[in-house]
Amino acid sequence: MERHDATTSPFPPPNVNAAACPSRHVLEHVTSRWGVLVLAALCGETLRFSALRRRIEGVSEKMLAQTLRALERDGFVRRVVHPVIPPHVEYSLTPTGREVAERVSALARWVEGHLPAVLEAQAHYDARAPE
Amino acid sequence: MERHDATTSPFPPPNVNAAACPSRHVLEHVTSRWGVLVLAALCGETLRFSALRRRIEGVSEKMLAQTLRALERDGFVRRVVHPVIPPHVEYSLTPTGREVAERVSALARWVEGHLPAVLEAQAHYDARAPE
DNA sequence: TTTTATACTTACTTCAAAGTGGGTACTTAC
DNA sequence: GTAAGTACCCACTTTGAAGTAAGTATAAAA
Repeated sequence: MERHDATTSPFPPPNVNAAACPSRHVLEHVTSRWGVLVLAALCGETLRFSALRRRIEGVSEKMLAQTLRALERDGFVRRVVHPVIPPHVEYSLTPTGREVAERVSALARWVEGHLPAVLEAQAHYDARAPE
Repeated sequence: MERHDATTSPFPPPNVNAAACPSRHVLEHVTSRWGVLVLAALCGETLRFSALRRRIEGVSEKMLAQTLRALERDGFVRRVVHPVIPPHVEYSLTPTGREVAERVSALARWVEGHLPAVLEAQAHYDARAPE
């Protein structure tokens, strides 16, 4: 009745609070500066590289490519290349990717929806703790 | 019947895809390397500074203090100082903080729970795209 | 014919995030 | 009397994340 059977799994259960646990790295990919925005953008929509670039204001080509590669490696993003000229590459979410993306974009939408309250809290904090 | 009334609100609605939108910064606090772990740790539990430090393996005192200050400023974390010696400071979530933290820790738990699948995807990716 | 668009990669640079080590002020335990 | 725990702050250094600019090959549009 163990929650984690040491006979079948000799490793400790994944724990993001453990510095060496690979789950922490995966979480970092997902919550990275551009990773969050890429996942949220692909949530429910297939997009091409340049469409993603236009949608996410401020990403450089380098960072977008790098972010997409990490998410593809983690199995969250599917990359489909149409061998035509000019190049045509489509990015979409895998089933697991959709699960993460839904949570990530729920977070993003929550933040957008509650911005006024946060801004007010910031102003209040700054008012009583100057400089 | 506008979704966003230009008469009463002269500003565009918050959008994390806009580089200059403050919501992007707030999202970055929340999804920052240590911000995620602090919010997840405080989800459902009040903790002291040093308890947090012990729980989140690898945080330096500097980064923990800095992360907590940012989250407090955003109105997500409540800081209660008991003026005794040695110092006793408790950190907990505000009502809004709890809402964010629930989403953040849901994400963290999802990643922990699906680590094996991600690791497998990584191995598969690395196998067909060497070096 | 020059420009634009596509989807990148590579090399180089910059800058902010993060780590390191010190100090503080006081108390309790050893 | 020495060490450890508490909750930090400050200055300095390091590292890695990110920005910049260029190159690639091709075709269609202007």
